[in-house]
Amino acid sequence: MSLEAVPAKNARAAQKGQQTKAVIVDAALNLAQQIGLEGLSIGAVAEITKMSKSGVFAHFGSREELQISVVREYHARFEQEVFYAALSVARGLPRLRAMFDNWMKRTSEEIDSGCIYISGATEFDDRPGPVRDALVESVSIWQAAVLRAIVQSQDEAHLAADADARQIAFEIHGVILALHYEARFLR
Amino acid sequence: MSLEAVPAKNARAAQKGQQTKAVIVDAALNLAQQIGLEGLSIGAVAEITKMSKSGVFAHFGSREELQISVVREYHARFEQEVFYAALSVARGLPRLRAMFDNWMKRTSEEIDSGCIYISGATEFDDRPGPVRDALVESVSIWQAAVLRAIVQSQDEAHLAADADARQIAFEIHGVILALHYEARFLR
DNA sequence: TGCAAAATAGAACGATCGTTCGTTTTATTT
DNA sequence: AAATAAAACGAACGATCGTTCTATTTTGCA
Repeated sequence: MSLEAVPAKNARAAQKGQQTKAVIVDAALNLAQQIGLEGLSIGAVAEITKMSKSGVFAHFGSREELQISVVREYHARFEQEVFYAALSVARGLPRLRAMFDNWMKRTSEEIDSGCIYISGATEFDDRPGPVRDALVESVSIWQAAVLRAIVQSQDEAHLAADADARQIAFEIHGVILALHYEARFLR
Repeated sequence: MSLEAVPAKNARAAQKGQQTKAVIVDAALNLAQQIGLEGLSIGAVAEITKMSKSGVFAHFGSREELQISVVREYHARFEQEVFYAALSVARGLPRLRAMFDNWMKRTSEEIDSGCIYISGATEFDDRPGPVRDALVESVSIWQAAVLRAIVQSQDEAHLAADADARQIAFEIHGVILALHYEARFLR
């Protein structure tokens, strides 16, 4: 006998819900990459997924929560594609190069979809709140990973030990931003 | 006697109109630098200028025309502050440095207001139309000016003649973008 | 197969937006 | 000062948005 009333929602339950939620987030992410997190509307997502507005809404409880889910999903994909994919390469400069290459490759491919770390930064730089917090958190995690790779390259004597690691990270960031600007805006 | 009926609107007319229009554009620019060109609403501008929505609207005929006016005003100020102010410096590397310094100074000061060349790029990269065209035109003019200053520096033998001028311009752009990103978004 | 719960739909709400229209106030010219 | 044109207002419109509420369908388990 159970001491506490176990709710019906056990480990195997709520399968359909999670499933369609993933579909919604995927559609929302694609849309957000095109028109931005701020332009993301529940009605547009509902139309794409062929659901009702309220049906989409019910999965998140608010538009803000949908936006946060989109940021988290983007973070997961970015991390997988750019960071984890580089972990198989030897630590130090080779791995740093792999990370940079993956990053540039992704940025180049994002000509038609856009990076929400970049568009989100200009959309939420003056708009405090949970969405901005989620964006800052994701970006900070990635920047820390880049910095770590640079320091490791110095530890392995692949890069000059007296170089300013932060400055290197800053310049790498600049290259990516300029690439994104040229490719996506100026074409 | 006049052969054609000259309309009352001669060269001296329409003084008050131009005047308040300038006030509106100034307020709209300040607002757009904070919340972006896309977030710019006629109602908000009306509230700031203490006018009615329709009163503001009448000066432009459409929200889009107001946005374009804002882009042009930003262009004029940017050109004055960053470009013209550097023309007094000797051609070649000194002038290029002055342009870069002015640019960085302006970007640093824009922590609380933002650059619409940057925010506008992410807002309109997937939104064709006259606003985007106005943005691209302004940015292109400025980029051409930077490139010209680099080439002049090579002509004066201040920079290596075999260097890729476009690459230098690209990297300068990257530094500004990264600076803006850090200062305005990550703080 | 039946039943409770989860998932989705549908309609309606208040708010905000750009825009239109008719009127009134203010500027400018005669 | 009277007449005319420009400027500004105020109310209303249709559309869209996020959100709420209730009803219906679908799902998963006994």
